[in-house]
Amino acid sequence: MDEFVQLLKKHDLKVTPQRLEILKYLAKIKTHPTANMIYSALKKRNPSLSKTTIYNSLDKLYQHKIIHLLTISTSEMRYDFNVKPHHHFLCRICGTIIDIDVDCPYLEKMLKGQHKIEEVHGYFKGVCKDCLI
Amino acid sequence: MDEFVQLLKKHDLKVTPQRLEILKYLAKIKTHPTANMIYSALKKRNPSLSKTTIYNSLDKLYQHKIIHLLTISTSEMRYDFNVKPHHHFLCRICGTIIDIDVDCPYLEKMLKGQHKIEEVHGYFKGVCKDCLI
DNA sequence: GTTCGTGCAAATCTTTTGCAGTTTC
DNA sequence: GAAACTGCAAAAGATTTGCACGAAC
Repeated sequence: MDEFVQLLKKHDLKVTPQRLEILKYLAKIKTHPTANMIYSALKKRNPSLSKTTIYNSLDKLYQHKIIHLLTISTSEMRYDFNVKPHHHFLCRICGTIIDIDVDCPYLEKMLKGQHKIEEVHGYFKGVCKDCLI
Repeated sequence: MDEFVQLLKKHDLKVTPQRLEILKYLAKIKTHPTANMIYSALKKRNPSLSKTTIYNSLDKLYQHKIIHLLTISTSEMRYDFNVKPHHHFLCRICGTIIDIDVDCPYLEKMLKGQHKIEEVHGYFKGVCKDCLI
C-alpha cells in the first residue's frame, strides 16, 4: 500500500483513500476493467464513492502515465496498471482480454523519421484457446 | 457505383440507396469517419436519412467484413473501407488518423498455436510529421 | 407477398461538466 | 489557508431498441 503512496507523491498527486483503492484494485486485478467495473468493486467497501471520482482519478493516473488506456472494445474504455510495452487479445466469444507479450522490432524502426510515436498498441481479435475447443 | 451493387449482392444484402451512398462515401473519403460524420455528409443529399440507418448499415457491412472498425480514439467508433491489412496512427495534436502500411511478420507467427487471430490492429499514437514543426 | 430495411421517438449507456463542500499538504 | 479532490445532480454524446411503414426481391 505504501508503494502506491510513494507513486502518487512522486507525481505530485494528492494521496487520497479513493486513489489508493483504485490503484490497489487495478494492480491486483488483471482483467483490464472498465470504469464501471472498478466503481462496482470499490463501491462495496466505500458506499459514498462516486463515479466522477473514478473518472477523475483514472484521467489523472493516465495523464501521469501511471496507467494505460485500452480502446480495444466497443464503447467502453478499459484500464491497465501494466505500463510495460505489451499487447492485447480480445476473444469475441468470452470477451476476455488477454495480455500478449510478443514484441515486434520492425514497426518502430520503419516508422523512424516520420511521426513521433509515443504509444504502440497491438490489438488482436479472434477466438481464445479455451473457446476454440 | 455498379461495383457497390455487386458487392452488396455478393453478400446477400439488399441493395438500397442508403447503403450505396454509405459505401460510396466510405470508399472515397480516407479520413476514417465516425458514424456521425457519415450521417452529416449524407444528410445533405438525403434529408430524410436517419442515424439508425447509418448504424444499421455500418453494422451489417462490418458483419460481412466489407468494412473495418477502428477503436483507436476515445468514445467514438471509426469506420474504414480499406480492409487490406494496415495499421493506424492517431496524432494527439490535430486528431488526424493516418494509415500506416508497414507490416510485422513476427507477431502472427509467434502467436501460432495459441489463440485464433482473426484481426490485427496496430494503433500508434503520438505527434504527426506536420504537427512536429 | 414475404422478407428485410428505413426512420422516428424513446431509451440506454458512457463520459463530462458545474458546483458546493471537504480533504490534503 | 490555498490548491486540489470528492461527490452529487444534471447534461452531453454515442449507440441501441421497439415499432410502424415502405422498399427490395
